[in-house]
Amino acid sequence: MDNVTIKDIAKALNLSTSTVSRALRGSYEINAETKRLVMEYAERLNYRPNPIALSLKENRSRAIGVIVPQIANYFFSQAINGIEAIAYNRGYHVIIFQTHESYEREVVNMQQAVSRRVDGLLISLSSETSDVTHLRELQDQGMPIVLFDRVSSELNATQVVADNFKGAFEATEHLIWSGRRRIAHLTIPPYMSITQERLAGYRAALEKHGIAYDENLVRYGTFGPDEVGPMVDDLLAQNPRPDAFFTASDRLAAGCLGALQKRKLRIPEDVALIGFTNMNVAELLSPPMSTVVQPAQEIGQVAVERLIELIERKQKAAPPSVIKIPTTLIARDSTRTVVE
Amino acid sequence: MDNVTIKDIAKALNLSTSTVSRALRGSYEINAETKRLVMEYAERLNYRPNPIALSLKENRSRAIGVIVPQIANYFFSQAINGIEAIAYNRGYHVIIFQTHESYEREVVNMQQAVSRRVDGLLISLSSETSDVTHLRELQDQGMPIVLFDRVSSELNATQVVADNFKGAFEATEHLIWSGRRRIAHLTIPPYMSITQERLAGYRAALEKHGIAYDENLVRYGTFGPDEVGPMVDDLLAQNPRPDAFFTASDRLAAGCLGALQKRKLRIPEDVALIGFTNMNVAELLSPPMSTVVQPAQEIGQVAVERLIELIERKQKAAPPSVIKIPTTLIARDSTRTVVE
DNA sequence: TTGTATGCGTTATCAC
DNA sequence: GTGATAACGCATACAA
Repeated sequence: MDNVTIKDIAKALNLSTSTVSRALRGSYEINAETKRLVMEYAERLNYRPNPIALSLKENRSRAIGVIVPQIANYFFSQAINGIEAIAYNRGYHVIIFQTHESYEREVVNMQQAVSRRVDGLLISLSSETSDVTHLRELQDQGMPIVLFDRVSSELNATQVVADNFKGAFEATEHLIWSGRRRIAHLTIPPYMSITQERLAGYRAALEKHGIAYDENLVRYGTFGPDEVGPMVDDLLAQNPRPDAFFTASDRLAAGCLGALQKRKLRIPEDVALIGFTNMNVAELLSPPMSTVVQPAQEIGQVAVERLIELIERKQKAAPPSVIKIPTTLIARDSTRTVVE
Repeated sequence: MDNVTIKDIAKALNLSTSTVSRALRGSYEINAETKRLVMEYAERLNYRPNPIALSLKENRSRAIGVIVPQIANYFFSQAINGIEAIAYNRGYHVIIFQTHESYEREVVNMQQAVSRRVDGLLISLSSETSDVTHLRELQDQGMPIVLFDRVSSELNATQVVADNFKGAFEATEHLIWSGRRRIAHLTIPPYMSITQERLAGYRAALEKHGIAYDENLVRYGTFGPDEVGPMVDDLLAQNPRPDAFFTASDRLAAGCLGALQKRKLRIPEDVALIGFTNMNVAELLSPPMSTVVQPAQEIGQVAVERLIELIERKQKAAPPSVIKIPTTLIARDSTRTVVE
């Protein structure tokens, strides 16, 4: 890799590096002929400014750190997709870190990102994280931070999330409209922000339609393997049996679907099923499961846009706004009559 | 972000920057007491060497470029997962580029990566790419390149792939052993390396068991939407009807599964189904579909290991080896008796 | 054992 | 208009 530098061009054209630099940047105070000469030669040699030298000079890396629980996950890979698209257009590159749902690794990743001199940080908290002191301290030192999806109100930062409340409300109401009354809710760990919002939406829909909230119908998963089957069994053992399931994640939806099929329950005739998933998973899981689709890509896009804004404005104290991106309900089960 | 530099430490301790630098690097020719002093102070101030300055000095970025068709895809997100884990341990960070299956974007991404001064490149070709001149030229200029999954024998580079031939052979033989004779093969565009290898494995298994190859049973997809249903219909219209489907990708497997279910065909009683997928998708898609699981993560790991080896050895001319990672067959349909 | 000077590639400042 | 110089943070050849 023999990289052309300004110095090479200067030598070849018998100019000084400053002249070449100015010519390349299109400075006004340069002779048109010289400028042309430099430009042409640079073009011919396929000159590209060295971003590392630039970073050193400008004291910024043009890199954005993205910390997520894991990449190999539809939601996050789509979010990263959105982040990547915007970031590249704005001249930033993206460095990805995975916490694997570990608080410790989240802290280490954060330090790594700082060591790498990222210009800003985009974070989706690990499920283990309840204390966000590490982030607050970093923020206090002037690092622009935007949270997305897995957020925390403990932090005075911009937060970009799906409209979990509304999505859960609509999902639950969809089930109610199709005649369901005993709606089970399979969800993720209770202390997470998104869990609470979805649970609130679920309860609000029940309440609106005069259905009593029954905590026995709610189960919390732990991201562990083989946990969904027993949860479903447990719920089905109740009398009366649940007539619908509302699941809060891809894995819970798939697990629940599998468990119900294994028990020879017809969907949606015996039990209705609706899941909080995202577009790709919705494609894979066949009807007749309905889905509330998360705007993963858009969440990523909006989050990175906000972050870049912060970085470039050097606003240290951002107004701690919460941006909610709407979800989309895709109904695939209209077996029973809709009861308004 | 007020970053501590060597200069700060030197000033505070009344030393020269070189002494501090040497002390931090643990040079032998330094007074033990001075060393201790510097170390302690650096620790206290949480000093971290600026990787950008280091990169400029050493003329290397410690960054690896990864070019993939898309991130939001189980195979690639898992591969990236594997890449990321190894790369970070070795002190490299990973910059991801997406081609979205476009040859043009692949070329642009490659140039971007070069502009970013990556130390090496990991590439999985876009489905549009047949000409690899752009990569050959880059390689000739000394850039270490390793191909993975979507490779090309036109390039004199290390290639890391799943053992597509063997996987396809085993999948087909699995179907034959369960009594199937008319095995349809739904696959991806014909000019891709992985397509050809899988097709060859399919044909070899048929041949071994004395079943004539029938090109009417093979269909090529294009990554487009809604294309699988018609393909399946077309195949089912044949007389005699196929009694098994072997699909070459996640999307084809899911599409095929959906299409068969829609047509009320029982799986595996009426039609058997086996897919070339990966672990995550296998989890989502319920039985009774069998799968040949791709070692996505391992492919990524091996590929990045080879690349780092190339980078650090500065071997320009690598022996163009092809590394095949074995697939795993997960049988979920043993309805019919196994016929050895 | 420690300090001085230089260079990596670039741009800003000041001179001419 | 153009050139010389310094600076970004670090490591190292050379001096002392």
